[in-house]
Amino acid sequence: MPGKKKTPEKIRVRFAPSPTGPLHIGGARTALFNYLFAKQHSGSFILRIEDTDKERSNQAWTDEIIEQLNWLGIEWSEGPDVGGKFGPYKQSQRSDIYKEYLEKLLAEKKAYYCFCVPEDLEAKRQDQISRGLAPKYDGTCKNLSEKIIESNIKEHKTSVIRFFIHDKKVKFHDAIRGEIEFDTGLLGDIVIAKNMDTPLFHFTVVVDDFLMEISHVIRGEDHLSNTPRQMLLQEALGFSHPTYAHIPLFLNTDKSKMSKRQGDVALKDYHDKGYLPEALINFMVLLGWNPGTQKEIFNLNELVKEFSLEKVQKSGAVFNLQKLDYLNGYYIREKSISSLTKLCLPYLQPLNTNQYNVKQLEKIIEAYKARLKKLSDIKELTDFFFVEKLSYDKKVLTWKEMGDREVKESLETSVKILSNTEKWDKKSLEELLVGAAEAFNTKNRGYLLWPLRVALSGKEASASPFEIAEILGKEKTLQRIGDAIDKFI
RNA sequence: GGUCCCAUCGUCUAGCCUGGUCUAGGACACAAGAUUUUCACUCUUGUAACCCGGGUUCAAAUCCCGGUGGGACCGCCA
Repeated sequence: MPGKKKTPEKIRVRFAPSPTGPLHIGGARTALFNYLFAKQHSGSFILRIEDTDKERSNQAWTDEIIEQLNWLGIEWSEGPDVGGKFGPYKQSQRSDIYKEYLEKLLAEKKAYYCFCVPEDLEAKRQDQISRGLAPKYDGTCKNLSEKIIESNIKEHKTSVIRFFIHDKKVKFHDAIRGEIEFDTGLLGDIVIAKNMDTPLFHFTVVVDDFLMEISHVIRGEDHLSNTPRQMLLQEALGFSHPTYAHIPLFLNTDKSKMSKRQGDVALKDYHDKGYLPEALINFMVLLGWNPGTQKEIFNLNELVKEFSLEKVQKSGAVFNLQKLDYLNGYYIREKSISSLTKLCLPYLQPLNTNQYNVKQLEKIIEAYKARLKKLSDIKELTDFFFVEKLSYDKKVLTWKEMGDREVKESLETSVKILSNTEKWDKKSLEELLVGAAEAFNTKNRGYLLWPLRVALSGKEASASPFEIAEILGKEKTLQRIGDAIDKFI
C-alpha cells in the first residue's frame, strides 16, 4: 500500500447521562446528535452511565434510559449493556481508576484536602452574593501544612478534595460556537472528590473521556461554562483536549430552559402518549439543525448522511408541540394498516376490542388513520364502535334547519334502504346511500347522510356512515338507527 | 450580581462567512377558499419577521462598535 497518508483521528463520541431520573427529551436529542455524528464519520458512539452520585442514581433509571434509547433506534457500540474494550461503562464501577489519578493530582500538589464545613461555605457564598461578588471558594484550605492535614485526617475530620484552579485565560474552539474564551481567575477551586472513593462529575468526565479516547464532546449548552474547568483538569493530568461542541437547549414557551414545571420532559411521556420514534427523531433534529434545503422530512438513515455539526443552531429552540403533532400525524399516515393497528390496540383498552376480529379492527383504524395526531387519540375517536348503546343528545341528529319530523323521516328512509340490501361493503353502501340521499333531497345529501351518520356514531364529527356501517354490520347498524328513531317518540 | 452564550414571521428555520440577485424563502400554527353529510386528509391562496442606535460602504438582514433583551452557568448534583 504505497504512500498511505496519516490516518485521521478516529471519531469517538459518547452520551453520558446520569441515571437519576427518566431520559430527558433534551438528553435524547444530545444522544441523537452524537449518534448521527459518529455514524456519518464511521466512528463509535458510546453510552456511559455517570452514576457517581450514589444517593440519586438508580439502576432502574439506567434500564429506563437504555430502553428508551433502544426504542428510538439509537444504537451504541460500547456501553454498560454491551461492554467494550474501554469498560466498564458505569462510573460507579471505575473507582479504582479514578483513585489512581486522584492520588497523582494530590502527590503533584495540583489538588488538596479541604476541611471546610458545608455550613460555613454556604454562609460565605450567600455573603458573596449579597455583596455582588461572584461566589467562589475563598481558598481557606489552600495552603494547609502537611502536619495539619495529617492530623486532620487522623482525627477523621471530614474533608473533600479540591483542584487548584489557576488564573488563566482558557481559549477553545467550539465546533458550533467558534472561539470561546474564559478567565478562570473568576472561578474558585472546585471539589473533584468527596473522598478517595467518591470522585465527582468534573473529574470523572475528564478521566473517562481521556481513557475512552473520546474525540468529540457533544453536549448541552448548559455545560459550556463547565468546559474551562475541565480543560484545566485535562492539562493538570497531562491529557489532550477533546473537541467540544455545545448544542443549544430546548426551551419552554417562555424561553426558559425546558423543565418539568411546564409539560412533559421525559422521552417516555411522549412514547406513552403515542408519539412515534420516527416523528420524535425528525422533530428533535429539526429543533436546532437544518440542512439548508427545503427538505424537512428525514428518517434516521437520511440524517446520518445529511447531518452536520456546522449547521447546528446557536440559539435555543422552543419545544413546539404543534409541529411534533403534525410530524407524528404524518408518520402515522405513512404506517401500514396492520402495524398501525397493532400500535393502536393498547390505547383502546379497556374497551371491549375482542368483539371484533383483526380484519374489522384494521378497518376501524383505516377509517380513522388520517385523523390521528398521536396514537392515544384513537380511543376517543372510535369508542362508539365498542359500546352497546350510544348516548348522545338527539339535537345532534339534526342537519341544518330540519325539524324533528324530517329527521325521523330521514332515518326511516335509511332503514328502509338498508334493510333491503345484502351487499354490505362500504363501496356498495356508498353507491346505494348517495343515490338515495340525492333522491331524498335534491339540494343536499346531508339531509339523509348526516342523521344517519350521527345515529351510527353518536358524534358530530366522524368517519363516513358507509365506513361505519360496514364495520358495524347490518344488524347493529339497523339497531342504532332504530335507537335514534326512538328518540323522537 | 459576575462570567459566558445568543438575537430573522407566533414557533422551528433559510439567507449572514464570500455585502447588491431579499419588495427576506420554506415548514408548523393561524385565516380564507376548493373538495366533502361532518371532522380529518389533500389542494390553492393569504396574514406575518431582519431587537434598537451608530459606523463602514455607492449599497447592510449580511461587516464593525455600542446599547437593549433573552438564556445558561456560578454545588461536597450532573
